[in-house]
Amino acid sequence: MATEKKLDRVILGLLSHENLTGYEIKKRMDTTLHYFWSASYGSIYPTLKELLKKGYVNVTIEKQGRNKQIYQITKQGSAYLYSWLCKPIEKDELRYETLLKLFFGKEAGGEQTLIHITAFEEKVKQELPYLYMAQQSLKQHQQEDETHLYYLLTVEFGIKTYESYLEWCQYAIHVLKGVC
Amino acid sequence: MATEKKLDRVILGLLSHENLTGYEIKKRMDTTLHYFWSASYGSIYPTLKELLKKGYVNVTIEKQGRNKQIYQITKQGSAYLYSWLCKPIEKDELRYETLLKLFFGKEAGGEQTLIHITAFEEKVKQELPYLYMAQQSLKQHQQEDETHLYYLLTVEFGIKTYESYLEWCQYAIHVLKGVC
DNA sequence: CGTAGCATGTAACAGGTTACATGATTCT
DNA sequence: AGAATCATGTAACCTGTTACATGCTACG
Repeated sequence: MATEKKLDRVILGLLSHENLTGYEIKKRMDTTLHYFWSASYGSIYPTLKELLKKGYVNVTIEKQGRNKQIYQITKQGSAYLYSWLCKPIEKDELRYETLLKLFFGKEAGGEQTLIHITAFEEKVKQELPYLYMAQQSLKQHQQEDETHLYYLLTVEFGIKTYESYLEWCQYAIHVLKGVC
Repeated sequence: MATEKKLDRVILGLLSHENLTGYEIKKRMDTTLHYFWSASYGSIYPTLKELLKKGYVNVTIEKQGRNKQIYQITKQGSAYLYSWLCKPIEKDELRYETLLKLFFGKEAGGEQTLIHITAFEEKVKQELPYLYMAQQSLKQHQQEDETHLYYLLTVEFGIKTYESYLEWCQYAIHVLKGVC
C-alpha cells in the first residue's frame, strides 16, 4: 500500500525509550505493540538503514558475544519524532475479517457465523490476561518512570475494548442461537 | 503488502446482496463497510476485471442514461465466496495511530496527548449517531430480509466498541489532566 | 550434540493508494 | 451556465510481507 510509511517513527519512538537492536525492535512489535501495530524483519532492517542514512539514529556494534547492532536515537531523530507526535492523527484503521464474515453471514448461515464468533471470543479471552498482567505491573511501577503512565493508558484502552468485545460476543451468540 | 488479497471476496459479498456498479461498490465501502474495511477505485475496478475473467461475476451494460456497468455474481462466484466464508478467520488487524502517539506520549507531553485524545473522542462522537440510526432502521425492517440480522450485529459491534472508546476517553482525559 | 532462540539481512512479489485523465448527467 | 455527482479507468509509485539465506550461542 502506498499509504504514508510510519514505521520509521514507530522505531524512533521505541528507541526514544531505550537502545535496541533490530531483533529486539521486532520483539517489541510482537509483544507490546502487537495489538495496535505490526511489522516484519523485511521492513524493520531496511528502515533502520534508512534512519541511519538520514542521521536519525546511530549504531554501536557490540563486539563481545553475539554480532549485535545496537541503535540509538540522535538529536535529529528526536526532533523528527517530536514534530510527528505533535501533528494531528491521520488515520486509525481497523480491518477485522471477523466483521466482514459476519456482515456476509447470511451466505454461510447462522451455524458457521457462530463458529467465527466463538473463535473470536476465544482469541480475545486468551489475550486479555496478558493485558491485565501488564496493567498490574505498570500500576506498581508507575512512579519510577513517566513513560509508564502512557503505557498504562494504552493497555487500558485495550482492556476496555476487549471487554466490550466479550460482551458483544455473548449478545451475538445469544441472538444467533435464537435463529438456528 | 504481500498479505493475501481479500478484496475480491468483499466485492463478491456485496454482490451477493445486490447487483452493483464499481462506483456503487466504492460507495458501500465508504459508508456501510467503512469502519471495518476500505478500498479505492484503483483496486476496485481492476479486481472487478479479474473476477470477470475468472467467471465469478457477469456484467450488464446499461445503455439508457449513463454508461453503467452493473455486475452480478455467478454460481461459481457464490461457491467461491461460500467456501471462504466457511474458512477460519486469518487476521483481525487494528492500526490506530492514536494509540501509537499515546504510547509515545511522554516525548510530546501530556498537553499534546490530550489534544489527540480529544480529537479522537470528537471523531467517535461524530460517527456514533450514524451507527444508532442504522441500528434503528435495521431493527424496524428486520423481518423483511435475513441479511438485516447480520448487518444489525455488525452495527452493534461498532456501537459497543465506540461507546467503550468514549468511556476510555473520559478516563484518559481525567488521568492526563491530573498530570499536566 | 542437537535444538531453540539470538541476530542480520535480501530479493521477489503482491497489493494497494494517489493522482491523473475523461466525460456524461443532474440539479440549482 | 456552472457545480456537484455519477461513472470508469490507468500508470506510477510505495510499502510491506514471505521466503530464503546465513551463522552464532546458550541450554539441556
